[in-house]
Amino acid sequence: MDLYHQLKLDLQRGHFAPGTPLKQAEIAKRYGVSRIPVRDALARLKAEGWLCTHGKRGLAVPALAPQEAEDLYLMRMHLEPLLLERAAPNLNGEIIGRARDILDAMDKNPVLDASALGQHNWQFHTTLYRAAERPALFHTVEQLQRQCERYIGYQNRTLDYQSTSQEEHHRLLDLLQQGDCAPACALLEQHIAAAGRLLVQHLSDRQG
Amino acid sequence: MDLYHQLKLDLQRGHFAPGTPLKQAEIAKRYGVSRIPVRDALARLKAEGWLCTHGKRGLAVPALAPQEAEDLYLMRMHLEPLLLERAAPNLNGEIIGRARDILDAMDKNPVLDASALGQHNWQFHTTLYRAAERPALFHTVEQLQRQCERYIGYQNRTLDYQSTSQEEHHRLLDLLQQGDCAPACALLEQHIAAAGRLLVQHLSDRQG
DNA sequence: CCGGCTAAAAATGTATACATTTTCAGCCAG
DNA sequence: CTGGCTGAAAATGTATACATTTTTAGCCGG
Repeated sequence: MDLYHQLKLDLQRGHFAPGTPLKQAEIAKRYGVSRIPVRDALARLKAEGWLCTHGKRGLAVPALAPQEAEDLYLMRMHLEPLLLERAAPNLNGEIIGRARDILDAMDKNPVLDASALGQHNWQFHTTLYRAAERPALFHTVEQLQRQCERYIGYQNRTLDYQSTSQEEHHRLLDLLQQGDCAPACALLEQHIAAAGRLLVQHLSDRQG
Repeated sequence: MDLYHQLKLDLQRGHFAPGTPLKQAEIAKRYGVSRIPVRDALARLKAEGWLCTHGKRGLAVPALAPQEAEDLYLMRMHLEPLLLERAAPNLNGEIIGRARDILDAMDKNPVLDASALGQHNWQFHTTLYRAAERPALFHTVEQLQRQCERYIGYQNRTLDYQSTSQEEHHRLLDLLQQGDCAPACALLEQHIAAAGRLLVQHLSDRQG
């Protein structure tokens, strides 16, 4: 695993205090590499929203802003249905099958940790989205998801939300299999909206 | 002006043939710097869609894909009204005034080249959007705009479209000044849709 | 005691040098 | 002649060394 992923993991775990500037030399020493790869990794993480420039004081971890999470989900809510709408005509049995396999894996493994669950969840969505063959749309949506990861973090979603979410996944797949594109897109929009509401609520609870 | 901007200019002007891999050493020599800043600039340009990885053959200029432009405008069409909707309540006289100044500058200088016109145009929009104080939304919208720049390039928009566009800008500002948020957002959506249609048509004409 | 200036220290940006990976021309076996 | 191997060449990744910028601690004048 390369430096970028290691740093991202440490950021997810809150290893760096928000607001305090990150020093290249310090990180380089900690991971036993020179500053060049550190610069590369930091630049990428900045582009993905994990870091921000604090004036000219270098890069720092931005504090969690519930409103940012709200906006990220707002955007996903509007964009992902567009992607699904374009994917729907291309969804053949094989793709639907792969998506269903992912759902089954989630259903059957009750002990998946939050991180693995999140990965599977996103893989389910991308399996469908990829079929749209719309690189630009896909890329933007993926980037929004990456930014959301910062907020999802390692928090444990409530179990009952997880089961609600899974139900929606299955319903979505059923609708798509039947070719009911519009209802599927509407469901997806609600699905994302619900996830966003829950996340923002969690964040507010934790902060308030 | 730093390397990033120089490279972007050269990319806009089609200085590098699409598909052929860009070599760090070559660029470094051409601009008289070492490879390190070249790497930084290339990484950033890649993140913004100006370059893409061609397998393991390094970075290359992606060919223009009219569908990508279509998708970019589709997304902007859905996102920018959200931003304007949130900006509307915060639009005071000063901001409206600044926006109107930009429009006036565009109206009064008939000899602005396409590049300057595009810059002013975008500045007008961001003047309004910034008032929303929604960094995440703003950032994504800005990024989409940056990706669009690749397609707008240096093409001369027809003069009659330019005047139509300006009319819409003025109408938009009037609506906002009167506090008619919803009609303003609807107009913005149409404004972007029209720009997108025209651009895609131009691209198709050039290619077909 | 406070605010601004100065110089040292620290951090980042850049160049050069080296290591590793990838590409490709040329050759050999089939 | 074709297809795959091999080694040289080239390109990228990384480390070290140097340059430039930024920060900050300390001092001086008010």
